[in-house]
Amino acid sequence: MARQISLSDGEWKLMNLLWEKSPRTIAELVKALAGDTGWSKSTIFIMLGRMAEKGAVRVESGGRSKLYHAAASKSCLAAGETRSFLDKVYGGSLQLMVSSMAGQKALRRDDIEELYEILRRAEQEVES
Amino acid sequence: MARQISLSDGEWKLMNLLWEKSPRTIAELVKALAGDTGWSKSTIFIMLGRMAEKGAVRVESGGRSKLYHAAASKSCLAAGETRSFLDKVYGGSLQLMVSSMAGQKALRRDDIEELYEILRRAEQEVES
DNA sequence: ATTTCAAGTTGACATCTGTAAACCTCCGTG
DNA sequence: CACGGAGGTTTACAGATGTCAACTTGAAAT
Repeated sequence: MARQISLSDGEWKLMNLLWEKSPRTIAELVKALAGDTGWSKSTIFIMLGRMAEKGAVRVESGGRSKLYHAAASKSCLAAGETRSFLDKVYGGSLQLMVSSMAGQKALRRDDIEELYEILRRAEQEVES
Repeated sequence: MARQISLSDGEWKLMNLLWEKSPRTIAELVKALAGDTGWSKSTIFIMLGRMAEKGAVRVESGGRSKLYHAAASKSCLAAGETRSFLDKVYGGSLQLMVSSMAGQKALRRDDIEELYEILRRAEQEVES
């Protein structure tokens, strides 16, 4: 059943836009990416087609222009991507990731505060 | 200059082995991956060649068998990979990543404790 | 009805990755 | 010396991804 959907880097860009707002037309996506990737409509069309095959997007062929909807949940795809990233780079350990970032000074004081807060809340929920 | 080296998933597997212990011969790597990917020596040979081009490994052509050394630092590659992963999936925010994982119940009580500890220490160092 | 333009689609490529079969080349051993 | 095996290398390919130019089509505008 629901085979694990996995997206390429470029596909994540498109999906992020669709999660932000669905449905969208290709023209809208072209415009949204103009300053970033600058992909042409054909490029985006092809990518969306592949994503539809994977089940990540749904196409609505209503009126003049087709509408593309995000069909997979972000949390689900993010979870999978996160797992494989952690496995690949940090032996599966979030702890190692965070401590590496800390050692690298990639964390500001307020980032740390926010993380505390997040953990504090998480802790309460876990203990139900 | 030092153009950002980026590794594929498979290349990370090899690099992780080399970081664990360098140098190694192809035969050793074949054995080490036997139970995982099961890659043949040709596969590994080709991959190492590509990695050498990227500057991730260094080859020592001494005696009978070549020796492969990790030539790039793990922390450096991990940092790059981490940045692009966070950008791609969590809009660049570690906070969002952690809170998503928490919401997903991907964090155990003791994971949270460990993270606290890591953050506590990081905080002290940052404020120097 | 004619032009025109946006939207859609096709056909093609180049590159990167994973993957191996097969071939070559020493070196030690009988 | 002939052979077998370990190690090294070449050649090839398939699938995924990024990337269009160019062609088709339908509807709006004149």
